[in-house]
Amino acid sequence: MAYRKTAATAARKDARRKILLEAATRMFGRCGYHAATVPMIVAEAGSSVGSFYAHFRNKEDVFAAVLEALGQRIAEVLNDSLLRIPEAVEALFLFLAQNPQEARILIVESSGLSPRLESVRRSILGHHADQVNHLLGAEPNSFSVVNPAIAARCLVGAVYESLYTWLEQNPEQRLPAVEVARAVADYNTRALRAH
Amino acid sequence: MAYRKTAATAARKDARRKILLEAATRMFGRCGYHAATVPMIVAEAGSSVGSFYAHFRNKEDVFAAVLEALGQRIAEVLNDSLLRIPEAVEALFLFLAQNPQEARILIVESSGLSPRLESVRRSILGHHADQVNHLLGAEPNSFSVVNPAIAARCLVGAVYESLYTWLEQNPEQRLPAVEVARAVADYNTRALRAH
Amino acid sequence: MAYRKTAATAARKDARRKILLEAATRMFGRCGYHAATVPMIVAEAGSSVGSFYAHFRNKEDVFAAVLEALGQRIAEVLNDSLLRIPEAVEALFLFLAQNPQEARILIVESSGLSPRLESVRRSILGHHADQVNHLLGAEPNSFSVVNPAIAARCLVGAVYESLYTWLEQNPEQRLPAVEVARAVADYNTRALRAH
Amino acid sequence: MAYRKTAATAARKDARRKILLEAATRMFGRCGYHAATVPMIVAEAGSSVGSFYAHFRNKEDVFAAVLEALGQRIAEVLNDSLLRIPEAVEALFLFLAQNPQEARILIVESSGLSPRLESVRRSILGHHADQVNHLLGAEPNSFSVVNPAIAARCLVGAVYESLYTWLEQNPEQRLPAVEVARAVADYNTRALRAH
DNA sequence: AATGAATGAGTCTTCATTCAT
DNA sequence: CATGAATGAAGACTCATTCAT
Repeated sequence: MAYRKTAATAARKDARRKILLEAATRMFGRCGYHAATVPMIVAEAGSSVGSFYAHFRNKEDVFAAVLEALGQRIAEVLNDSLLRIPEAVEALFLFLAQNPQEARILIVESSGLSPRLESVRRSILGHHADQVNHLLGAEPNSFSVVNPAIAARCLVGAVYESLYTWLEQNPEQRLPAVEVARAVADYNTRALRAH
Repeated sequence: MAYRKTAATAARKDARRKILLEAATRMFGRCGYHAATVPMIVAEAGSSVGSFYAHFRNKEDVFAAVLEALGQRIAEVLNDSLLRIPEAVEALFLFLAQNPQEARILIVESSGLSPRLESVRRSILGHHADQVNHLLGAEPNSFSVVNPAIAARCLVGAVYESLYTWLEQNPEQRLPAVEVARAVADYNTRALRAH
Repeated sequence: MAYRKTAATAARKDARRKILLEAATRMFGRCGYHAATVPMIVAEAGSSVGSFYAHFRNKEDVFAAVLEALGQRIAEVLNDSLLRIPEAVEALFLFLAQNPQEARILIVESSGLSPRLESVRRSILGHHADQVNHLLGAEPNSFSVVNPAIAARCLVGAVYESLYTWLEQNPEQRLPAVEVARAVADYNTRALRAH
Repeated sequence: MAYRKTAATAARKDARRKILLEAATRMFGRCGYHAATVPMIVAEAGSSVGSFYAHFRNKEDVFAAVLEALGQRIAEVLNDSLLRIPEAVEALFLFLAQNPQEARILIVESSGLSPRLESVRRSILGHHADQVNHLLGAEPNSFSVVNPAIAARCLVGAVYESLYTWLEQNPEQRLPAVEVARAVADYNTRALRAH
């Protein structure tokens, strides 16, 4: 019984943590890192400040957790693209286009913060670049670039900047996400393709 | 006589404004928008809080001024590149590589701030994209892209992200700036070139 | 159990608010609205700035609360005077004479502030004038005035100005409060009495 | 010639001082003591901060000067009323009604400031009370009051409070000034008249 | 004597974090 | 474990006053 109770408690604790994390994701995406206050986040989560600090060391800590969870999901998206560059680029663009708050966190809000958060962001983007790099190596006959590491960064940068621009445009006037995704994939594929 | 006096004081006022602006650029580049405090900036400028607020409405206001001055300089860099894409990309990369604080402000610190600052940033980046767009149109035989606006954004994003990555690397171990600049220019030129 | 806890904390919160309100009353009465700073008030209350702003939106807000509480007490004093003008005047004078800090807030400090505070002050004085007006109507045979609203204002003004003068005099040389109160009541009763 | 020049300079200096004083009166009447800043006053006067401080020791100093000038004018108004109480009350009310900014300064803005300004205000009101006192003594057969000093204060307070209330009312809906002035004069005359 | 740029002390206010219940 | 009241460090901004020209 003691075991069960502990297990149940632990499960409930995890559930609470997840609720807080999701609320934090929403608030950071909506208001940005600085404007999203801890009271706001716990209000959104229907929880309390005390609870918040039982689950996270501090505000920086939740943001790092939010960022890491997001990095995970993007890594999966890239992994699911079957080792093909154009598909990977399109998939990345579309995933972020469908999760604009998360996109905003990754592209906009995770810059210019503390060194620790910078480094979390850096490692996420670096991981993506590595994955791209890996994709490049998988089809040596199709792709040829002088410096794959730089090319991978260019690709990531191109996707993020064009996505950010797209997100800022009026939803009713902008091109459909799929169309932009294809154009971006096209741009980068041409840059990478063996002539 | 009264005229002379007025002109002299006005000149001193302008000089002070410039000093403050440069100090602000340094501090924003070094610490970021939020961490750079007004007292820090005026200490760096060897000036006083009161003086600061005589020249700028508030902190947001200096940041906008810093951003605009930077946008101006980059526009000139792009204009000086004689209407050729590879040169423009290289020049942009090198300019930012030589002015890392300014680069940091533009790429990292100018995101996720107030709507007003977002809009200043947006207009600067938009202007650059327009210039790139213009370059594309200047050599219709050499370049062909489906959507020039998207391509321009991809280019800008590629430059910024690769530059930012380069800036973060250890200055003693990273590749020379010119080499990276050329690789980035190459990446984007291939993406844009008519097949 | 959860209920009890909540009730207890709520009670403590209310107690704190009361302490802050009383400290604010003392400081405003002693130093005036502008000279009484928030740090001063919380020091007097043995509390903290953060707590202050958890209970009141801002400095203006406490002042309004102080004013309203005072208006309440004066309304009770007037109500308790059994519908007789001379008694009401005397009671008002004596109440303020015994609460000089409150009197100073109402008569001196509540003027010339923000529109919001002006309006709180206005409504308090207006309410008193209404009560006086009501008293006048209660004994139509004893009192006759051309314009009761103006008469009520004259009465209130007469009480406040004579009280303020009295408060400013050296406590050891001035006449006893009861004596002045009677003279003031007499003045106004004669002004109001049917010829 | 040297004399003439000096005289002319002195005259110009006095003129400048007068302009500043009038500008200060307007600004204090419009915005109140705290909200009226020195830069505002000199802008209204078409002068400069430096000039301001050549004519007045500090902000408190101008306010005292404004108050004293106003006290002078009111003393004249009271003196011109030919030693008759009802006329004096009416004249006082009407003078202030026609000079609402000055009235606001005297009644509202001059309270709750520094000890020095309090004392200027006190001496002005005290002087008025003395004049009223004097009027009372001039017609011993018509007036009888237990304590003339208190009566004088009641009178002044009654005039000021009713005037202030009148000033706050909508100019298009309130009673004509002369009517209210007469009612106030009536109130106080009845309070003072020998039965 | 006039000007207005420069100064910096002094306020309000926010919000991450702690801890008693 | 959860709660939310309490804390106070830290920052933006104002404005009376000075002084070089």
